[in-house]
Amino acid sequence: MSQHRHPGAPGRAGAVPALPDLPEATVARLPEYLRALHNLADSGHETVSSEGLSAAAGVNSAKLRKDLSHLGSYGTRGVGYDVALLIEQIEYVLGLTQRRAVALVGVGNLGHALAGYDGFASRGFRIAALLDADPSRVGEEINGLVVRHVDELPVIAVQESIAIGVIATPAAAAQRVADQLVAVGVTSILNFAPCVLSVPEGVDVRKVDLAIELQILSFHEHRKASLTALPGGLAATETQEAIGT
Amino acid sequence: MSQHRHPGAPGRAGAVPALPDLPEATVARLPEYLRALHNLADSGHETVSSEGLSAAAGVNSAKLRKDLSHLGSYGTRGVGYDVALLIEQIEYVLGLTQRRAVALVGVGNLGHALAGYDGFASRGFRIAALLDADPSRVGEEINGLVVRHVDELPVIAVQESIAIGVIATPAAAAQRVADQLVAVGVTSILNFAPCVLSVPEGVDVRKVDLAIELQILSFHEHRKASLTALPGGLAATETQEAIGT
DNA sequence: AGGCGCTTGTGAAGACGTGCACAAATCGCG
DNA sequence: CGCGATTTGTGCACGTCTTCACAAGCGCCT
Repeated sequence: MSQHRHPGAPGRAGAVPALPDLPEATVARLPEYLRALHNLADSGHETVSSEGLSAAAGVNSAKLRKDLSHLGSYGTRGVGYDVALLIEQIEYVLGLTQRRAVALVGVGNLGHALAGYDGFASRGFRIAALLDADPSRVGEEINGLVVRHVDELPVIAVQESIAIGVIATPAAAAQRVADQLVAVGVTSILNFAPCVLSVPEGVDVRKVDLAIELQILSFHEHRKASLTALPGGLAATETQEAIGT
Repeated sequence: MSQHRHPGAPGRAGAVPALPDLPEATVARLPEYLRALHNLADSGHETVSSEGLSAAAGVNSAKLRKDLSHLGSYGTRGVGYDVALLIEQIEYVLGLTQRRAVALVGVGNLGHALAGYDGFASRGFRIAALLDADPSRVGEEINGLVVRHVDELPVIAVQESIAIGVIATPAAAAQRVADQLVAVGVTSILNFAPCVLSVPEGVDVRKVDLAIELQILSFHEHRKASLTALPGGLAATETQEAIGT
């Protein structure tokens, strides 16, 4: 149970495993499977069926099986999936076997919360630097880390080998920060600022906008309200259920 | 410019407008268009072409036109879209003409940040209640609101006519809170807890998991690294660019 | 009034994602 | 050893989303 040598490329020994290029939708679900698997492992399960795991992850079981099949079929027919092995596989594919260093830029309202969020550490990430452009915030200590000025980024990026940047600044500052991150070699950015970032090819940007999620919910509220208010309509018939990410 | 009577259903006067049921993907993009439009309005633009707006929103222009066409074509050929009119239309469709009351449950690390996030108010939402199950947190004042105990939810929900619930509790408490929200009639939930919520039909749940976003980025980092390390490979060819939500 | 350039709205085709339904494979038991 | 119960992995069909390409429409200029 401890000697797995990171499979993935059964053919070439020693060489780079050459990750299968998974469908984007599958990649987006893998972390959810991983979380569910950790829960199962903690409660003592050694194996789990696609039915069981899909329920824990909130998806269709056929979808789960297809997703897992993309990364190479580590299940046993008639039995299910080995929880520990599957965890290892998914963590490998997601690149979580190495603990990645994250730089968090913008220590305002949201930045504070992110800096203190323990979900990052527990999923294999290490907040290696807190940065801000505001001199009055530099020096503050949050969760054992001291806030440094964003202009120190070039030095810090090398020292800590920053792989991922998180932008939690106001929208007006976000593009400048993104440019600075790109300049020091960061190729993955998680953007919480409500704006579109322009980055060179090869840099991945993911955006999280809290207000957008609410607006989407608002639409469905509005729609549900207009349906139930319909005079001759079958009020409260089947509306949508849970929505995917 | 002030007398628009909320179109949407040209046929029936007075009746409920009967929202066109937009594709989910379109709904998810409307808030982004709306943000870009507000920016344009603030900088004095009266009209905007699909090309210009799509650039500001970070999408393909054809996609933008198709999205907008779904809600009824408010553009003028040869000219573009009237910014003010389009804002009004999108806000109507998203149900933002009424300021919706939001209850935020869980005033921990993340909850604090959400309570102070001004992006909610500026997009038409009002945080009407802060709730927590921990008695030691009850009574604390955050941003002008006093934290109350989650058991007061039934009363507060009626008083404030809560439409949307935001869960920012630990995973272990999330399902219980969701049940409580559903019990008082909330039909839209935004869940920040890393777990799957089970809700009755007709209740919409959207999930935001900060760690999942990082894991997706990690996958692409891993993939990019394995590509550039390939010996005979065309290193650093076209990788993906920005990724949609 | 007429023509020209610009922009929207949309048909059609292709890419992508989903879910059913079933064959293949494995285990346990008699 | 064979059989049945169980569960994976996947071919196929369907629906959704994206993108191209272009006709239809609009305003401006002469």
